[in-house]
Amino acid sequence: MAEAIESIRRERKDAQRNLERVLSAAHELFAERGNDVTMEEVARRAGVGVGTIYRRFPSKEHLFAAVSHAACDDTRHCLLEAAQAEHDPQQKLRALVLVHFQRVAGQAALLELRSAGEASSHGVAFEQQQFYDTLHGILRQLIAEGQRQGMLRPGDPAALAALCLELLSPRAFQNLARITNGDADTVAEHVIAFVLGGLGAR
Amino acid sequence: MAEAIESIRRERKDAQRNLERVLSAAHELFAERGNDVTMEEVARRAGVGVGTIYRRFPSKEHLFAAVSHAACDDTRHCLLEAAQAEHDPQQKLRALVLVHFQRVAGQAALLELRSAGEASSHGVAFEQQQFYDTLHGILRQLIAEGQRQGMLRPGDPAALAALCLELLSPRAFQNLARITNGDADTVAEHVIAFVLGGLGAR
Amino acid sequence: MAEAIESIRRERKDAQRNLERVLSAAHELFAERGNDVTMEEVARRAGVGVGTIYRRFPSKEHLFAAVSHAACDDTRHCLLEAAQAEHDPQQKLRALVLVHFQRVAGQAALLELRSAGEASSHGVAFEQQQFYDTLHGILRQLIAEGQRQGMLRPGDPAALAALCLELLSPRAFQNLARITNGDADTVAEHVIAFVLGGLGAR
Amino acid sequence: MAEAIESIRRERKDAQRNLERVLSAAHELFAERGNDVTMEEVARRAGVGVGTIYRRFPSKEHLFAAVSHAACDDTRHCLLEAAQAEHDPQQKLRALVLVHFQRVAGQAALLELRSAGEASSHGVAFEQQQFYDTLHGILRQLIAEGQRQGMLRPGDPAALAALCLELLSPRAFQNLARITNGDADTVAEHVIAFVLGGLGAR
DNA sequence: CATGAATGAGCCTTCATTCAT
DNA sequence: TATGAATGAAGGCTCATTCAT
Repeated sequence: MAEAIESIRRERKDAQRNLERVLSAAHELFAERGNDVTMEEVARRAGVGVGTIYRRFPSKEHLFAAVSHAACDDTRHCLLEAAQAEHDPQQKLRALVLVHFQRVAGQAALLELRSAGEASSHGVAFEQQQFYDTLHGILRQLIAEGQRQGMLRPGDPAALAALCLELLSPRAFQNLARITNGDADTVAEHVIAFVLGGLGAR
Repeated sequence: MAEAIESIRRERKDAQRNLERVLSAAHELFAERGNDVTMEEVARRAGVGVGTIYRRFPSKEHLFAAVSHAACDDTRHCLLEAAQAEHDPQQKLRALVLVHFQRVAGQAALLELRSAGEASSHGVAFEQQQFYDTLHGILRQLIAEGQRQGMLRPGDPAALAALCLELLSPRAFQNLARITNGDADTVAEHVIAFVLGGLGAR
Repeated sequence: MAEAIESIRRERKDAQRNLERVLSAAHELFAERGNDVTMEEVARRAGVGVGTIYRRFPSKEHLFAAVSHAACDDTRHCLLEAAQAEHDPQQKLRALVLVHFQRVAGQAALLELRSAGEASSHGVAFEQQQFYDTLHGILRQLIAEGQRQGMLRPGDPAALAALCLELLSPRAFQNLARITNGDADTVAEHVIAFVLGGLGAR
Repeated sequence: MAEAIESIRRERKDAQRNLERVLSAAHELFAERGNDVTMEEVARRAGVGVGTIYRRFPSKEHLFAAVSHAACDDTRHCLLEAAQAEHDPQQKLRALVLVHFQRVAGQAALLELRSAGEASSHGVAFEQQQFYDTLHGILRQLIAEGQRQGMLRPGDPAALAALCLELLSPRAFQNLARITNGDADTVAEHVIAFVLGGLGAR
């Protein structure tokens, strides 16, 4: 009896460990090469068989969604935290951008900022839309707040937030990183300066 | 003799028409759904057999490249023209953005602004890189000029141009169009205002 | 009226010339690269359209057969002539081999010695079988004659002829040419010596 | 544990059996109809899906090569063995030819003797070249040895070996078998006699 | 009659997904 | 429950053949 319980526990642990391995392997691969990764590859990197993946995720789509979810969710928390640590809207924005790019640098393909209308197989899109929406919401509020305080020029906060978000996309990051030959922080400073200007700060 | 020439012409006309159909079908489909379009589909939409496409384009890659080329090249000319019609750097910029978005509105997926480092099958990438490079070049010069005239804040013109380009991408356009519920010109105005702010105009 | 006749004549001449061009183009290409030649290529080399080929030959198969026919037939005559010019069986054999290899050198893929049982699409096979049969017949008689004269060892002439024919195949020629680094005549001498030995000459 | 091993073994056994089926299906089909066999066909004959073949062999080419390899390699060993069992060069040659034809009788299309210069997709060519080279090497040595012992007439051993090899080709075998209506041994005797004559034995 | 553009069946290959062990 | 072998539907591309001009 104790044996049975023991064995169940071990199985659960194994299963848990496998799930983690799969997610982490998928994370690495998807982050690097986006969707053109085969399930075999993920399985191999995770050290499991493809079947094991399919036991947990009904389809590749779902796996990608899960990985994306983890990445977005995690990042979301960091961003909120970073923003909350500041009081001044401008400082919040700075903090946001800095943290965002630090994270984007390592997982570009996963932190895609996909807004509602973009075509995509659903599972992934949903995740990334939520991420977009979260960031958009935060920025909108910051901007509105800044406008109330007279620190930013007037204008539709939603539109302004959307403009800012374009500059926070992984692609923008990568292009700037290449062109300025700089790291995440350098890029962030360029973007912050530009965004503050665009928002008519002060 | 006249007949012979006539018959050649007629053949050519038909062939020409088919070529156009293929290009236009490919244009529509690639514009809508990017690369995940079957050659069969393109053929079907064009009302021809796949062989007909392969007669003109050695591979799917080449077809995409050709379609992309047409779109980019055409747009490039319009932009240069529009910019040359103005003297003031700011006015040039305005003109550029306005024309750009008018065109992007109809062929988003083809006017992709792909910068040098982005992964892609080669044929297409090349076209779109050239497009990126052209725009980047123009903007860099405009910015440098504006800085010399003291109309823009200082800062690496290449980086600033890259920042602007992000806001000129089809995706940025689409997002803004959706959020502001506006047409190309409305979007353009939003972007122009933001960009001028970002560049520290005046 | 005279005009009509004139024009018919011209057409016939043109047609005749086209036929020749097609055959000669096909000859060159098939001789070099065997069956993996496209009809387009043949047409291009002949300076006509593919349709023109299909007017004369119902299929690629038939074209190949015709070309093969011409080559085999022509060679057949040369060989018979060469053999008839000699009286001594051994001299006949020498002459045969020499002439054969001179011709094989230039049109290996067409002078294939295909004996009755070998699989192949029919048109071609038939031609090449006839060629095989002709040579086999000649050799058999020569060998029988030589045996009657006591110049050759006894043994089934048909089998001996078949053995000789293996050494007259284009492939044998090519292999020997490569290995001995020699021309058609050098190869012929090697083969003649070996064959005479194999037949127990003298 | 024992169960796990057992299950692995069972899987392996099945896979093993499928592999064998594939190889044997491929063997049969390639042997019959050379390269113009569809992968579908091979799969169908093997009772598997095409994917199963591609799991083991990266391409049709590789499959053919593998089949060819098996046949050639196996035969190579037999020939070397057979030759080593004899001391006298002539006897070695006899043994060689006898064994060779016994094997060729059953897998003609696979024991192709393809020498270095012949055009072919690479994978296969390589196998068959090695086979050719092995036989050529053995024969050259035998011939040189025979010449040293004064049992064979002088002459370039490489060229003489090449001549012999032509008579050992599957095609030669098939032609002779048909014409003499004989089995492998009968054919072998004909060839041996001829070859010894050609080499000026004694 | 000639032309060569058009056709489309058929081939090789990939990979998400299923399933026997 | 884990494994990874097996499946087979597509997809890109070629080329013999047809047919409108």
